[in-house]
Amino acid sequence: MSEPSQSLLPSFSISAVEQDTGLSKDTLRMWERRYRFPQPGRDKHGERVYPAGQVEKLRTIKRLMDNGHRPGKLVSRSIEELQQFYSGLAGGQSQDGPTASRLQALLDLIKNHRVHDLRQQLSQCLMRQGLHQFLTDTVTPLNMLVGEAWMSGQFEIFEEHLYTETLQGLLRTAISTMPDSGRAPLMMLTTLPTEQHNLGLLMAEAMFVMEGATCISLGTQTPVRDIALAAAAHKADIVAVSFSAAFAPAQVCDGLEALRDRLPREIAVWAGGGNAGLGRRDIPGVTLLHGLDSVAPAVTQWRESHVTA
Amino acid sequence: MSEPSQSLLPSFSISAVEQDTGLSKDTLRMWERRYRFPQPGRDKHGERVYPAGQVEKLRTIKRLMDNGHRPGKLVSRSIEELQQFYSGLAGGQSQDGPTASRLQALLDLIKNHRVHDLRQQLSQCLMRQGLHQFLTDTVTPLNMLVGEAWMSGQFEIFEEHLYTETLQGLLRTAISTMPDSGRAPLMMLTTLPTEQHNLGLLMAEAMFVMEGATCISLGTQTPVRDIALAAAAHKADIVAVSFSAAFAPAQVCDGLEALRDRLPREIAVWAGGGNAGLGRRDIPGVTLLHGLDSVAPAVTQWRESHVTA
DNA sequence: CAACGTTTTTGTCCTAGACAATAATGATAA
DNA sequence: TTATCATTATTGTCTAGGACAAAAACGTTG
Repeated sequence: MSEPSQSLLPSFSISAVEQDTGLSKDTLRMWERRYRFPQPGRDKHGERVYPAGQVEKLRTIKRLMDNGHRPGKLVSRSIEELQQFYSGLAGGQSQDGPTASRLQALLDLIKNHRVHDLRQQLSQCLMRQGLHQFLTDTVTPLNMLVGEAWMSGQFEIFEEHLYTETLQGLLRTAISTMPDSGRAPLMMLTTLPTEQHNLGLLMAEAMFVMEGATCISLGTQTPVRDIALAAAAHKADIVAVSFSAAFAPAQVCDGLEALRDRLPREIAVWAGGGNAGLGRRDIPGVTLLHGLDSVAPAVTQWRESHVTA
Repeated sequence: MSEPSQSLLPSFSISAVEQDTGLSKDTLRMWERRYRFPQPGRDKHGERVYPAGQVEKLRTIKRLMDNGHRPGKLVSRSIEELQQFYSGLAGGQSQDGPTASRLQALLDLIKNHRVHDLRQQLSQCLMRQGLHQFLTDTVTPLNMLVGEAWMSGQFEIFEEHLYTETLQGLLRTAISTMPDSGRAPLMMLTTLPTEQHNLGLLMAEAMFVMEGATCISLGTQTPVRDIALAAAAHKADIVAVSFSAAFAPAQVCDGLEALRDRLPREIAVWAGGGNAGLGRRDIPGVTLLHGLDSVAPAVTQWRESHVTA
């Protein structure tokens, strides 16, 4: 009762903020110097203490940066402005009609924490639409809506977690249901270190398996050296790497180049995902997949240029 | 041909080493100052360039630290000494007889990259032994053996990844096979931020589900605030948190205390996992689970003290 | 409208000092 | 011998401000 400020408005150390927002300590200190935001207090040892409100704003900014914005334009704005900024962005491609209401229904299930129903409804969607359409017409837009809902403060992080977990379970089940075709190409799927989002990878895997490719997933965060070793050990035809929006855009091209360097030329490198840094620089020998719909043509094309002699 | 040193012995920037080893930049610089190891070269801008060999040694040291060793005793030793150091550790509890040879067979499958056979063999083990025995007599010791094999240089990281992925798939399938009992306790499972190991969580979930508990997993890395929100939203009875060896031991107690503070008293907090920092300090209101075998008694005890009125 | 060069923006790295939290050690008492 | 406590050693993280290169944005010219 006597310390409402402590229990209602907890504060964060710089490392807690780093964990929470994904902004490095260096960046946080630099912004403070440059933009005068954030402006943390200090504890008795002179160490930064970030109030909850500023951390929230930082989270929001990070999310917008992940979508391609630059910090200089963001830091000075209020959190309300930022939230509008975002919904303006994603709202542009929202559709109406039955699709929208179906998605809204799913969104409501998440919001009301009806995990069991959510799983069942998603599963039903999957069955009705088939895996391909499910991924393109339900999962992809739903991902955006969930992200948007989070941005505008309607969703908590744990609700996003719950959604991700449910979907992962569903996709894994779906993938393991499809029999291993044993056909070419043999694909190796993973993400680079620091990229911990598995959902995009799973969606890609599902698409590849549906095209009759054989997939081996290394999970997330495999060092480049180990991707190369794994590809060699399994005689993979293609290495596919996924980059979510959260991955540092500047690192994307570096990583892909390093990977390309380490792999023999006969192994193809494919990259995809929602990261803003993907289209930036053209990397010779790396195929960019823009969205799930480009998976099927890519596999077909690969097969055509690799007819078994 | 002309630059063998570059392609055969790649070098790492400090942030690459941070990613690779899990040691922070601050720590790396501090060690250099204090112990004179590592001793990276410098590029033209005066920035640290770590040769591959030193990075390997750092990885090894980190692994030993995760098992409870202190850096001061490790850095001065050669990499060979360190490897022996480790196998001496885990080798102590290796068993002989049929169990050992069964595990060795599985280990060989991993080493030979027979992913498909590995999955099948593990699945067979699961069926033959039942989930409980599978977890305690196969998975747990196999985890240790895999870790040990990695330490002593017999395994590559990607082989560990492959093993983890396979096992995760298997466990998820097993868990989703068991029907939702809907019985109490309602458990919420997750890990704290920075803890990204999902395997321990899945193993725990499997155990809980077998005890007839209802489990909701938030996946890894949920901020304390969101764990509390999620627990409230779902009216959870118990929040269970897993700490792998890789989690910073010093943070374990802090995290658990913060969590305990945020949750109402009627929600229990359980913690488990292979982390060295778990037993250190006693936290009132937090139940420590030492190993998978303590799961069943804990659930039973919880039920006894929460008989439905 | 495209291509090029310039300016601004931005993140990461550097050094070196300070300090608190943890673990290990040794001393004392039961 | 074992338990408790105080002291010392170890160790990681924080701080400050300077430097700089890579990338994006901008403006100019062809």
